[in-house]
Amino acid sequence: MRKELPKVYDPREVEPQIYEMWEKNGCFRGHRDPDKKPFTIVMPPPNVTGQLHIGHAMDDTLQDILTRFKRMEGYAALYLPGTDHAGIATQIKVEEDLRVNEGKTRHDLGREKFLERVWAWKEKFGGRIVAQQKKLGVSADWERSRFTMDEGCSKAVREVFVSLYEKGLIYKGSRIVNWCPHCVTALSDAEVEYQDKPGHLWHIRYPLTDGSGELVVATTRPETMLGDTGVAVNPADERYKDIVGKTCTLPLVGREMPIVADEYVELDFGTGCVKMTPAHDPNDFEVGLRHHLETIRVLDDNGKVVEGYGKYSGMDRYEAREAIVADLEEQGYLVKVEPYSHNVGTCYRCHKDVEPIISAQWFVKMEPLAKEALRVVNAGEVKFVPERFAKTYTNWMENVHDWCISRQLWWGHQIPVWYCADCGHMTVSRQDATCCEKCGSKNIERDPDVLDTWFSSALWPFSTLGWPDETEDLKYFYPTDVLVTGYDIIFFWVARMIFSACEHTKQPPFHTVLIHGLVRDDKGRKMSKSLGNGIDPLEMADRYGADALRFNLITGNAPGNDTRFFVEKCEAMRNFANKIWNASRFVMMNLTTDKLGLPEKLEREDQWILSKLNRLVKEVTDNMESYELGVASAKVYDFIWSDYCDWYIELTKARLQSDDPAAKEQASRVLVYVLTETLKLLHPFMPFITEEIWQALPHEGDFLMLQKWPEYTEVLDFRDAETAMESVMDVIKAIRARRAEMNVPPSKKAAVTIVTPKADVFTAGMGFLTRLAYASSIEVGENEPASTAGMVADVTHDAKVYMPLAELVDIEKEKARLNKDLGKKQGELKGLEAKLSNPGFLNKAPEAVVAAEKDRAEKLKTLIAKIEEQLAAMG
RNA sequence: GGGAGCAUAGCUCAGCUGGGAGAGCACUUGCCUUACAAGCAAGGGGUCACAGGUUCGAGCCCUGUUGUUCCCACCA
Repeated sequence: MRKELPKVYDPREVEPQIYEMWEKNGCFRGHRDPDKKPFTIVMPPPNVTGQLHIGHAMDDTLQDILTRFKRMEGYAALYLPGTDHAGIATQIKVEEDLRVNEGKTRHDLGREKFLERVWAWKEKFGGRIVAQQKKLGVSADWERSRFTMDEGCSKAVREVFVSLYEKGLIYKGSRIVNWCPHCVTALSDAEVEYQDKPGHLWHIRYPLTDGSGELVVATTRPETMLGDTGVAVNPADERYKDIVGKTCTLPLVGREMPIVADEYVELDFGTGCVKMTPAHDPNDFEVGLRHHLETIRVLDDNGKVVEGYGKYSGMDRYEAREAIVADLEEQGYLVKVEPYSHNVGTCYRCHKDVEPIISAQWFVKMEPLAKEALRVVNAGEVKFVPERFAKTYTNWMENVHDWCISRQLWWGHQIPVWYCADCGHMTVSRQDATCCEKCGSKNIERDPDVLDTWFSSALWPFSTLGWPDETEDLKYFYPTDVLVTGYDIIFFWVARMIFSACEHTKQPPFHTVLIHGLVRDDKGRKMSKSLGNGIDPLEMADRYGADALRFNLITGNAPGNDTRFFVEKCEAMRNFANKIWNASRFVMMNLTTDKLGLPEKLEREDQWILSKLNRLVKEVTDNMESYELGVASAKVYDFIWSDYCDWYIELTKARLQSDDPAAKEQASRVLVYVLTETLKLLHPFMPFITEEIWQALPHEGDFLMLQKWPEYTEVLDFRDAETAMESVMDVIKAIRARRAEMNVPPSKKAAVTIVTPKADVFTAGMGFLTRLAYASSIEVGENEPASTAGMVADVTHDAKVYMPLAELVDIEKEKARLNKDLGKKQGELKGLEAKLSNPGFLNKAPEAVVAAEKDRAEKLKTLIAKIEEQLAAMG
C-alpha cells in the first residue's frame, strides 16, 4: 500500500505542491528535439500589470489543454509565455497613480522620469499575472518568458519599422485620424468602438454672400462649424444648381466659403446641403481635397476650441456646442432641431467619444500586406476554427484602411525617426541616430511618439523566438501551430500577426486559429467593472480547485460560442473531481499488487470496460485533434462517472470481496489499468488531480504529464463481451426500476426468475444480479415458470424477468402512501377546477395561462384515475 | 446598408460529415448498499422557433418567415 489518500479531495493543498514539483523538474521546458516534431503555441501576452480575469482563464486553459495533449502525444511541445507592455492601459494606470498619490501629471516629471516610474510599476506588478496563471496549472515554459519591450522584441520592432519604411510601406502623413481627447492620442480604426447614441440634427441657415438667398445645412456636431470651409451639394440636385460656384457666409464666424458640387452628398438626406469641415471629418476631408477647400483645425488635442474664436476658444467641445447652438438660435440662424440617433465612435480604452482630427501621424500602408494575408487564409494555409471566422477576417482584410501606428504616449516603442532641424531630413534608423544621415548635422530630434502596442504584438510569434536573428529556436519552433484567442481580437491581433509574419518571415505564423467566445455572467451580460459582475477566476480556483474551474470553462462549450459562467457548474465539476478521487481511493484500498499492465486472463466485465475505454480513447483523440475539446471532456466525464464508477467498480466488488487472491489481483489490475489510462485522457483538462492520483498509484515514469497518450488498439476491442454485459445490465436496470416503482427497499431481497434464450449469458452474470439487483436467488431458464401468479414481470431486449414482489410489498403501507398521494392530487384538482370555472380568470388571464391550467387539470385527472386503479387492484 | 451567429427539457447549453433527442443544474420518489450524501438507485419533463422543400428518413441540408444577439460600414 502506498500513500493513504484522504477522504475528501483538497485542491488547495494538492495543487501548489504538484505545480512546484512539475516546475522544479523542468516539465514545462520546450526542448528542441531532432527526433520529435515540434508543437508550438505562443501565449497571447496579457497586459504586464494586469490581473487575470475569467477570459484569460478560458484562453489559457484552452492553450494548456492543447499543449499538454500534444506533449503527451510525443511532440516537442513549447508553450511560450510572456507579457505585453500595453501602452495606453499601463500609462493610464501609472498616471492615475501619480495623480492620486502625488497630485502630479506625467509632464511634471518629464519623459525620462516618468518612464522610470512605469518600469518600476512594471517591476512591482509584472509578476502578478504570471503567478495567477500558474495557479491555473498553465504549463508554459516560464524560463522563456518574454516581454514586448524586452531587448529582443524591441530589436524586432525596430527592424520591422525600418524595413517597412524602406519598402515604402510605412509613411508619415497628415490625415484625419481618430483622436481621443481624453487619452490625448491618435487611435487606429480598430481601437474605435461605435455606439448608437441619441443626439440631435441641427438645421442651420447659411446666408449666401451676395444676399441672394440662403441655404440650410444639417449637422450632428454644430461645434465643428467653426472649422467649416465650404458647403457641398450633389451635382445632380436641381434645387441648388444655380448656387454652385457662389459663396456663402459662415454664421458667427463670418468666413466666406465656396459652394461646391460633389457626388458624396446624398440627394434625399436632410436638406441636400452639407457643411464641409475638412479638418474634423473624414468625408469632408476627402471632399475638401477634391475641391481645394481650406483645412482649418478648430479643436485642440484636448478637444477644446483653439485660439481665435472669441469666447468659444478654450471651451470644451460639448460646452462649445451648447454655446454655439444658443448663439445661432439667438441670432436667428437655427432653423430647427430634430432628435437624431447616430453612430458615435468611442475610445476602446476610456470609452469617451473620439474626435476625428487632422493630424500628422505614421501609417502602415495596408494594401500590399493585405493581399498576401488574404491569400494564405483563402488558400487554407491558415485555418480558422470554427471556419466562419475566416469570413470575419477576410471581410475586414478586404476593406482595411491604412493602419495608424503612432501614439502620442510615452510608454512604448519610441518611433525610430530623427528629424533634422537644419535640412529637414528624416533619419529612419535601426540604430539610435546621433546625427542627420543626410547633412550630418547633430541638430536632430527624435520623434516623440511611440508605436501602437499592437505593432509589437503583431510580431509576437517570431520576435519571441529570436527573429530577426536566425536562431535555432526560430528554425525549430517556427512557424507556430495553433493560435488561441477570442473573436474580439481577430482584427487587433490575429490579422496583424498574419500579415506581419507573411511579410517578414515569408510564411504564416501558425496554421490554425482557434477562436473562442466570451465568458459572460450568469445573466448573459458581458463582465465589466462598472457592472461589478466580474467573476474572479482565482477565487473560483481557490474555492473549487483549478481543475474544476478549467473543466467548467471547457466542458459543453462549442468553439467560438459565448458561454455563461455559473458557480453551480463549478460546484458540479468539483464534485466530479471528488468522484474521481474516491474512485481512486477505492482502487487503492483494494490494491494487492504492484504489477502493471493487464492480467493475462480477463473476465467478461473486464473486457466490457476495456472495450469501452478503447473506443473512448479513439473518440477523445479524434475530438482533440479537431479541437472539439468540449465534447472530448464531456466524454471522459461520462466514462468515468457512468461506466467506470457506477458500473465497473460495482462489478468488480464480487471478485475483490471474494476469498480468491487470484481473482482479487485480476480485478485490481484491471481497475488500476483502466484508471491510469483514464487519468491520462483527463490530464489535459484536470492536470492537478490526475497527477496527484497517478503519483499514488503504481506507475512507471516520473510524471503523468509526461506519459504517453493512450492509443486505440484492436486487441482491446471486445464486441461480444460488450453485448453480453449489456444484456445483464439491462435486466439489472429493469429489476431496479420495478422495485423502485413499488418502493421496495434494497434490504428486501427477492427471488428472481429470468427466462431467456441466452441462458449462459445470464448464468455467467448471476453474481452481479445478486449484488446489483438485490436478488435472494436467481433462476435462469428457457421456459416460463409454472405459475406467474403474484409475480411482477418486466421484459428487456432478450429476457423476461419475474419477481414475487407481491409478497414482499407492505400492502398497507403502500396503500397509505397512495391514499395520501391521491388526497393531495384530488385537492389540487379541486382548486384547479374552481379556477377554471371562474369567468373572471377565463376572461382576464392570458390565453396561454388558461390553456396551461386546463392542461394541468386534464393530467391530474388521468393521474388520479391511475392511482385509483392501482388501489383497486390492491383490494 | 453589408455580414455572421443563435432559437433543442424549468434554467444554461452539447449534439462532429442527416438514421436511437442528450448533459449539468433544478424537480419527484426511495436509499447512510463500508470509494464517494460533493453520494447511490429510480423517475417526471421536449410537436428540437414557424412555414415550405430535398430525402426512404431532418434538430442537423435548401428556401422563406419571425424573434434575438453580435460584427463591420464615412450618410451630414
